[in-house]
Amino acid sequence: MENKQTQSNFIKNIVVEDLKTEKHKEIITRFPPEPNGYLHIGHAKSIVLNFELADEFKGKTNLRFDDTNPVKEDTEYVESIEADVKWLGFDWEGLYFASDYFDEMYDRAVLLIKKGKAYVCDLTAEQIRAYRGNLKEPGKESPYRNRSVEENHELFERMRKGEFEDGKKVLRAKIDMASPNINMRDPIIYRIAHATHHNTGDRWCIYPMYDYAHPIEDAIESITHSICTLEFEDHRPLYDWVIEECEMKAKPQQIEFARLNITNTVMSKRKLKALVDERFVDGWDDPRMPTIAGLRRRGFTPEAIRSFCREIGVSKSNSTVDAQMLEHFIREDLLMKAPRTMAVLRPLKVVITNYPEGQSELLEIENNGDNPEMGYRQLSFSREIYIEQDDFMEEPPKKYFRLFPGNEVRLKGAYFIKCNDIVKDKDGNAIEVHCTYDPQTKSGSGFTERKVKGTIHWVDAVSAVPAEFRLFEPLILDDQTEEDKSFLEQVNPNSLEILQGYVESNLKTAKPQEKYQFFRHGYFNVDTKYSTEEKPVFNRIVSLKSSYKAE
RNA sequence: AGGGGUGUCGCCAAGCGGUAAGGCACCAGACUUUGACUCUGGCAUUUCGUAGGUUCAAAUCCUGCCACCCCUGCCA
Repeated sequence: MENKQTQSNFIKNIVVEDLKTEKHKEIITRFPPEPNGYLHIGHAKSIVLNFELADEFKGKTNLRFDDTNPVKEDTEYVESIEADVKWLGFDWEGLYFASDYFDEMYDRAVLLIKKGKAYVCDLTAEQIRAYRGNLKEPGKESPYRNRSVEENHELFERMRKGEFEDGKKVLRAKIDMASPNINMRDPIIYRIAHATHHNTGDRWCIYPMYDYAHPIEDAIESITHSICTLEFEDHRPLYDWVIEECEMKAKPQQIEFARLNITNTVMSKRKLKALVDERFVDGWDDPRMPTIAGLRRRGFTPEAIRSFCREIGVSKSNSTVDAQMLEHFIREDLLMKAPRTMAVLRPLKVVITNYPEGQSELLEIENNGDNPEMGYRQLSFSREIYIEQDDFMEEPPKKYFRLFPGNEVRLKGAYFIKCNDIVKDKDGNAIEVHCTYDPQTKSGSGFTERKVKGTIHWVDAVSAVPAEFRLFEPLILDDQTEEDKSFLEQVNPNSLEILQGYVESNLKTAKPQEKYQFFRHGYFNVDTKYSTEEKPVFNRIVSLKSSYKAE
């Protein structure tokens, strides 16, 4: 069950206060991705935060594409982002593009020029960097800093008209080259880029920078609380400067929170791209990827992702959430929802020697023992079945409750069987186990004369459907201590294990994205990419917890 | 001449001067036709990075130190 309650956090406290003091009548938030890649679980944290915060206080949330840099962006990404946000279960109030506001941004830039708050600078990129100073020393003023309003206005207009090549001129805010905050040292607010924009085509050849564009976008949409990540804290004075100097009517407040980090995974777009490009994974939607598309293909549900995002909380401290937290929420969500069926991943044949040859019977078994509403299904049982290799040991350790010579176990939903004989190959490995069954122990018969310690799962050998199982381990072995360049060396070479086994005949028609619990194994999802009519492919979403310790 | 942040249980995280919530993980036991689930109990009381100070009372206020993160793109 999804718990929609969110705990207290500092942003919610701000909202509560702002509503109480009537600073705002209604709160409006936004989720503003740049359409230059796929969304991942870190974005989900932001999405859940923004949408649910507004929703809790009867406010609104916009989806806005922050598309101010045409060379990086593409409509392919706007489509996938829209789809992912919807899939996560959210409806936006308005769907906007930063590029919808290019005219107004241009006009506001002209206003800055007229106020003497912006100027056209001819310094090269290298010169600007040199003039900017560094962390310890103040910058130097550009020789172009004191051009007249008229000249600035004319040059900016000519920039817009396309009279200059990329990089020849920029528009800068005139603030303070000696500011201890480097973002305030006359930041560039417009650059020239003769590039085709996914939304505005070739209408513009100058594009606003994030620091200038974002506050204007927020103000135009009357965003009350503009939530972003920690690295923008230093930009807040500039954000406020733009709101003020551009004379925006609305005064949105920027609030920063910590990004999501998860153990044994990487979240940066650059690293995820490297995993795709270097073929460590089979695409952005590989089930091992932390992308929304990857999690979806793995079998995670929107409910589980939302619960996870709520439960990890929101704060300003850099933290790394244990991946087990995510696993917990998908187990919790699927517990009552997923039908519980049987699959044998590493088959070992069992012959029930006292069961008549050629005979078979149908057993009735519940689909989810904890959720009677899910009903029953028929399962065929016959003389030969497959069990898990792990469920048989010739010489078992202490406290091994499964099958071993002389021991009796229950076959889930069927009978007690007792191991009498082992057929081995020439290396001495068991390749077949011979058992006898006791007809009076049939499941549901009410038989109570003997108890058995273990119940194991199985599939009927004649009707079982061959299936492929894909088991995943974390993509990244250790959480990086060293910097970036060595991260590909930390990729887990064994993050994918492919097994060929069997599922019960009922799963012959399993459809992509259907989720099942395989008895005693875990939760699995039918893969959208590799499953075929003949052979289903199951991705293991997460294993079941286990308190069994060998030996 | 630097600036901006953060430090509360193994991992997240509440707490906003009145005497340390919750979740994950873990441990013990009960139950069990999943070694699952569920249930019960245990998991910060010389304790909130640290050293002082203020106060009847401090994780909360003040001061100093320490550690870690972010900032020198015509990216966002």
